[in-house]
Amino acid sequence: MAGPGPDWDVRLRATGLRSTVARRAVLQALREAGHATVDELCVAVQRTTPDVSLSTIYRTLEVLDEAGLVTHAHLHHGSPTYHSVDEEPHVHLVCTRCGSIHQQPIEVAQSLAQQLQASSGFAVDMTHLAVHGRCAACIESDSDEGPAVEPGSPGAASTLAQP
Amino acid sequence: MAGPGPDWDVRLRATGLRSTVARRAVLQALREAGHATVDELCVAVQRTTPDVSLSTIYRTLEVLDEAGLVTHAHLHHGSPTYHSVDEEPHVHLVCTRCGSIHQQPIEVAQSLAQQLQASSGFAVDMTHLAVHGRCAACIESDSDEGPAVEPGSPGAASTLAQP
DNA sequence: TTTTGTGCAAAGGCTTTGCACTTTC
DNA sequence: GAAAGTGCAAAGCCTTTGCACAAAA
Repeated sequence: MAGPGPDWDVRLRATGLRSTVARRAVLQALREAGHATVDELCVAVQRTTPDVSLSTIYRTLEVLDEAGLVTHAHLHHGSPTYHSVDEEPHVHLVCTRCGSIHQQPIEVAQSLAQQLQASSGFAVDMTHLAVHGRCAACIESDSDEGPAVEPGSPGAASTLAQP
Repeated sequence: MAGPGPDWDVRLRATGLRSTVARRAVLQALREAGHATVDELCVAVQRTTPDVSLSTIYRTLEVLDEAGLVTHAHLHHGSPTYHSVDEEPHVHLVCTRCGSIHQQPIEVAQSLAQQLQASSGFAVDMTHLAVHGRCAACIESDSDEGPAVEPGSPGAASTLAQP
């Protein structure tokens, strides 16, 4: 799924954008990385194309995002994480304890999307979906070190409190 | 559900924190606002208690969050949005077009949580869940102005592309 | 009286912006 | 050759931090 260099030229121009060195480099780097934050992407891009500045990467990502050639999700506090649209669309599980990120096929959120569509006419952007919580490993190590939070706190059923 | 001044004193001390003017003001303001970003909260707090500084609000929210007296979710790009824990736990629908926020009972995400729990042992923090997408109103106005995105794009079922 | 919390102001980090130059078409 | 894109450096914005002082227990 991650071949060498797809037809970025074509895809860029198809959206009315010019095909430039920087844009192709960003698209390619993101394709290889799968997903990356701005600074990760900057490192990756500059490995092959050192003379692409950080500000260009910011501007490029913004443009490519609008054009639909990349997507982003908010996995961490500040900065968004970008994705190649060539990737299989997926949902992100973000562990609020260890920070690890797991991917899940969007099917897991299909029923959520359908319910929201039906009840409020809201169209979920699945690729943007970040589900925060605690991963299996952290749950296990929690119970070892003595539960920081009561598993079944009164009231909120599946609601999980912060550590 | 939003009475005047609950027993913040008690609840603060119950978690080992000191009951201070600033903390009570933040808790009260957040209770009245339902949810608010840091700067919104700063305005609200300073309306009743002008001599609480912004940095104190940052520090206070951090502490209260750890203590489980407030929660936060990432609804917008940069800053988190905080919530009173007295609120009915809910999921947030964030429209990526108009920025509006709608609330839904956490039940809508129950099946998602169960699936993730079963398939990966991942415990979803529901109150932290922000679902991005497009609200009914924006979808309608889109189709008026000519659909920016095909409602049923090939391949990815409920995946929504950016405008 | 000891410990914890706060105000102020400065420092920090990430992102955006202005402008002259370069590249694309 | 005109329009779009880029590099560099400066400006901006939000958040965090250090330290002396104030409030809570």
